[in-house]
Amino acid sequence: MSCKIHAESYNEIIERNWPEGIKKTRQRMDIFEILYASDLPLSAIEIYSEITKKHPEDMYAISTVYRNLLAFEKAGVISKSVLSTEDNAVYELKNKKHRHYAVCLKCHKKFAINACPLHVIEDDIAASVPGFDITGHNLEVYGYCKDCRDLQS
Amino acid sequence: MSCKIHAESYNEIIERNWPEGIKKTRQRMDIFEILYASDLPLSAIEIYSEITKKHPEDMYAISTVYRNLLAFEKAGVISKSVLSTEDNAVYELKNKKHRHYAVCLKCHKKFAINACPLHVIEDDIAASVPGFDITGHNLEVYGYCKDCRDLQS
DNA sequence: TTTCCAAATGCAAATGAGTTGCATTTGCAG
DNA sequence: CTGCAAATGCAACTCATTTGCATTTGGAAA
Repeated sequence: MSCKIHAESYNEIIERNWPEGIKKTRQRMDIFEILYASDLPLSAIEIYSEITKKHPEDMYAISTVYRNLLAFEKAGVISKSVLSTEDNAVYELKNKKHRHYAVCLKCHKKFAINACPLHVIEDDIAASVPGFDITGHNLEVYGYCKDCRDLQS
Repeated sequence: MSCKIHAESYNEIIERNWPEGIKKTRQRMDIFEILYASDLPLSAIEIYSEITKKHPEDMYAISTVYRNLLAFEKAGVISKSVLSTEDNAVYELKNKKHRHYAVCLKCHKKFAINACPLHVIEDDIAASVPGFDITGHNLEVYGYCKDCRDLQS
């Protein structure tokens, strides 16, 4: 019935990707699954509403989501970023391919882009900020997507 | 007494740089002056406390600062960005040289860097997000500055 | 200069993301 | 199976930012 290629369950995915030293709880596994399944970075509140949608019967606290996102971040498996078009932080698994996004100022849709300017940055920082140890970066490109641009007067 | 080169007053600076279509009020001129004089992007609250320090006798509302920062942003003369290490937005004049910063995750100090990866981004967006009209970008590099790195165990 | 009104301001209350203290529950090592 | 440190739910809190409304003010028009 089921295709073997897609037969890997969430349990198996979690088993193979779970970060060291993080206790497995139902809540954490749910957050991990949702981030794993998402193409785009999600906010704590988006994650929370996904969870409550999936498990309407169970109790969940939004504070648990925040605490666990912080725990995952400290464990080094997710990254947090804040877009200036939004008033909240978004999170994504580092495990997945590193991406940047172009954000539409009008409809706030995000479009993945392929370029990563890390090498440009690295060289310059080595020269202009001696001794700085780069651990990460965020890039946010903003403007107007095709649809919204066409709608403008 | 005063050196001619530095004799240009804030009034003259404002006169020459004031954005079109923005009514000149004491509050707006104060915000503009402070952003003009600052090397680093400032938060609304930093701007507010600068103003009240400069003019302890006058009344100011923090909401006015927010409203005017928004007005300047809409007028296209300032840019807003949010660093994921901070819980507030920061603002800077666009007029001044466009810069990016390396932010220390420990002491939160900002170091200006010279590189700007705009060309890398532009080419890629043209290819991967057809029709997207880029109007701006933010880049945030994070890690540990020399001092904080040396202090680590 | 004086008049006038839309726009700007001060203020106080509201909003909303994120945090925290505490009593209860639970993963998991022994 | 047991015990306890760690994780959770909950409710109250913090703090940046926004908003409604009455009052003030910049600057265009007279």
